[in-house]
Amino acid sequence: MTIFELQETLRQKVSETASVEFGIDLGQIVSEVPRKIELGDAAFPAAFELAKLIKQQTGEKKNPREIAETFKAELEKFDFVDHIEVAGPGYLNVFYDRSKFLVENADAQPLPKLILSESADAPKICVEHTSVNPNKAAHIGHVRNSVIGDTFQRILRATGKRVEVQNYIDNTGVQVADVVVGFIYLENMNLDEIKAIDAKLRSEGRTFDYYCWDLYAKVGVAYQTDEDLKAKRAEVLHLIEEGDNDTALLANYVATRNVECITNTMERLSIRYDLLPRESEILHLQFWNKAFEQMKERGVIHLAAEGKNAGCWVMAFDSHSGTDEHESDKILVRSNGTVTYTGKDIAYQMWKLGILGMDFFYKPFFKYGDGKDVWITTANESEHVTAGPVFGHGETVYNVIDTRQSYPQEVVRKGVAAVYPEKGEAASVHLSYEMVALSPAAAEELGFDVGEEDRKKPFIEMSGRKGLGVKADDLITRLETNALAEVESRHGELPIEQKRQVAHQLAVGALRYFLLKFTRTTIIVFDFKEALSFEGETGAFCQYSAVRANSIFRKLDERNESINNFRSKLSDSAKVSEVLTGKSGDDIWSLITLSSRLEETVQQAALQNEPAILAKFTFNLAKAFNLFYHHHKILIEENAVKQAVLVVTADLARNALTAALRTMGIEVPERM
RNA sequence: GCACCCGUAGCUCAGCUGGAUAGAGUAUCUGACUUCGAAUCAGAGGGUCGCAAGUUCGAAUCUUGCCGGGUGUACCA
Repeated sequence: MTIFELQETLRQKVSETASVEFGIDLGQIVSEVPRKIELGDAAFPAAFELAKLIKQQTGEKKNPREIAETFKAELEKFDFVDHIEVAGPGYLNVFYDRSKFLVENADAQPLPKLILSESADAPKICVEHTSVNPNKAAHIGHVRNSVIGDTFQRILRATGKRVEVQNYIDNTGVQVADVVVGFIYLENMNLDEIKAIDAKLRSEGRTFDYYCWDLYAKVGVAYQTDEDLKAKRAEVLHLIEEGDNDTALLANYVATRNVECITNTMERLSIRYDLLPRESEILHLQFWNKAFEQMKERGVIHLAAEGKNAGCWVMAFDSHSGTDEHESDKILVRSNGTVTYTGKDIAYQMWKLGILGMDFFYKPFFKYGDGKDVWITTANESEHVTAGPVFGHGETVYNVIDTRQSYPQEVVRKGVAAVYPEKGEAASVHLSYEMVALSPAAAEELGFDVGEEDRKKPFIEMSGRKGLGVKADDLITRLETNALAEVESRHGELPIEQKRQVAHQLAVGALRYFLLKFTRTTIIVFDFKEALSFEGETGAFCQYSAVRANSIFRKLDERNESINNFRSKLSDSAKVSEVLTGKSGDDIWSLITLSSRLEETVQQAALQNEPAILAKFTFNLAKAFNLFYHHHKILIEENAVKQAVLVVTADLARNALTAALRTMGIEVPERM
């Protein structure tokens, strides 16, 4: 049995004992993992609760410690329980039979179990993340989105869910229009000239998205003084939305190239997608009309006859947030007949859930190195690849979007649920997270003029419009450079290819862990020193533990000593018990139990939509391994049984560690 | 105005549906490489858990009020 199953068995017994011996239904049984190993492996505060209920029901005052004794007698009947201590005012501290547990779990392999658990017939979950406006390079805030989304997607897969990853491309929005305005009116370029610039950048090893980053900022500055230019924005936007004209073609080139650049950036971090749905198709295939029909049929939308919304199609919307509750109608179609962003978003969300009643056409966009296709939407039926996968139709849809979009996301969730109550609000989940901001010092470090007012603030919001932000590729490259220097100093003899590979893995580990260790509600105030660190609570720390564990097994391998051979030495349970006793035994035992908690940790992270839970667990596991590593010298251990216990424990730990890291998208290097 | 988020060690943060002496990392100071790798480990100091009430055997955690900081709240996109 896994440690989670043991706990469940005990919970049931506690519940049963409460009703049989005391005639009381305790409901949900609370159990905890004590912080200190002296307090056992599982603890139940049930006696307190029971004493309270007995007093309420009969007036009789019972001592919790006495009640606990009754539980103790019942729970000790399980053979996996070594003994139970009634502690403090009435805690029930359960100690498992250590040798029995180790022998039974000696070959536990969380790695294949977690990675291959996705089943083909499970209901599909759609996870949308990244969704960077394709008009500039991605910055660190976008990376937080992608890392949270990608890790969450991996967590879901590890719990057996079937997942589709979507990266929404807003290729017809104002942000793209702004850059197009820049190209046409500031740079005076046509499509051919843009292509020429793009080719030139490529030949110089520079990227198109960086060029757009600067141009976008330039346009932002120009708008402040040039009203004519600002007027061009609406004009350009209109042309892009309409499609089938030179401006739209130009915009399409710009957006597509940025999508390619951003996808390359994310690929550096092991972040991939199944599908890129584009706004242009939502427009051209007229998703809104279909949603509009359904909303009218189902009576959730009506034409406002009077008041300030007169002439608009509105949806009744109950909200405690937003403007006055009296004005809770949400406008979906403006009085001029055009649809609002919210309207389009509701239609799109309906598509994701498979309830819109129409679909995109799809074609392959490009292939990753290993041959995996990324698909993109198209409005052109003749381009459609019929043999392709079925997209959308999510049982549940997770939208990874920052917390500033909470209100519009709430509107979409409630709107869709109003049209389709059989799906309900629970099918749409806004996986929100706080922004990554810059400390005033970090902004200055980037060469930015920080004004008087901003300097007093605790942090400054990043802004693509102002060109203020830490670009993802810059940061990754810096991490790789720093890591390479470290690898060079330790393993200068390795071939350069391998050193680069390790440096890359360390950079990915550092960045992903850095963004995952904070809970979603925490604003990350970006700090270069902290983000670039390989020491302390970092990805490198976790990777280092696994690397050291692996090197033990490499040495064992060189000696032709197999793990199975060590496992077979665990048959003498008395001797195994002895090894697992006392202070030295505690170290080993706590590593065993912690390693065995990976699966329940992944479950918990999925249940609470919080990848940080997995990150914290991984760090604690790495720390526990380091402690174990320093206290026990495995290769030179003379006691054969003890050596076997140590080897098996180290194996459990490195498997759990590797699986945990993999679930966060972090690889374990060969050497570091 | 209303809604949501945050306030825990000098700094950056964990702390699950209430549970035992509130924990990490970092910084500071002191130790540990002839060892399976020191990107590591051990130790020390560091706390009115924003404030105040309430709920109860028990509150960092739940409720209410206040204080401080942040974000959002358009027929924009």
